[in-house]
Amino acid sequence: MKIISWNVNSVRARIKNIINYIKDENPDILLFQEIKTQDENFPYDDFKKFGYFSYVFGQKSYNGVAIVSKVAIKNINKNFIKDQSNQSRIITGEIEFKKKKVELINIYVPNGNPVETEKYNYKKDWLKKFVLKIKKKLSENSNLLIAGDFNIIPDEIDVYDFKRYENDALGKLEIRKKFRELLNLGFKDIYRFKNKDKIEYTFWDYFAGSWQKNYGMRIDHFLLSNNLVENILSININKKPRSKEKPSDHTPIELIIN
DNA sequence: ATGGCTGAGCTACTCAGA
Repeated sequence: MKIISWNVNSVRARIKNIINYIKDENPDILLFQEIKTQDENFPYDDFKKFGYFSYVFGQKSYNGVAIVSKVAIKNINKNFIKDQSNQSRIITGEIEFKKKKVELINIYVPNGNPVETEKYNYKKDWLKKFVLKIKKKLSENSNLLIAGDFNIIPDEIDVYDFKRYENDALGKLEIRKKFRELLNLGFKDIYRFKNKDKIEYTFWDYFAGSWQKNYGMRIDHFLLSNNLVENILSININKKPRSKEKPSDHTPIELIIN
């Protein structure tokens, strides 16, 4: 089963790119972030034509997450944590996989810049609530898959120039510690677990020729609870969509489990 | 390099992204 995570930076502006990607890669489940649309304007029919059903937690203009799937998803939840700003940033659902009940947790973590503003506090509070909730969930179900745009650079090798980001909301130690806290609950950062020293990125800024210069960062992640690690077949950052016309600034990360 | 692009909402320009 192929599950992919992609911050599409507007699902409507990106629909042609997304459909072309589906034709090339034929994923079973797509976890989208930053769909930037309300539920009623989501392009359900475009996905239906290819056999996907869409579960949408949208928001006007900003944020928004969705699960688009060929396989049945049960118990969709849009209230995984209480978001004090009422922003649409988490959607969860359950699949049956190899007789395991696996909970998919699709997240779009707040950016948090600039630091020392309410935006940064919001990110810290959000992550604090999220880690607490994940700890509780893990005690109920040992099969958790967390994927999405974490807006966290886990380590120095995960960005083209760490010095530029060590005081940024994506690279500050207290933020990176929240990522480590998650791992310490019993998760693997699957990309890093499979690629100990490899340098690859999932995001490149639109400006200053960042893509051409490979000035990127690895901020989109798949975390699997330890109970699911035996099911990993492969993990891949697919850079092709970032090279196309009118791309998202993020590129998909692809997990295959069996 | 605290914004050099990009998108939404709207129709001039702000807000947000990372």
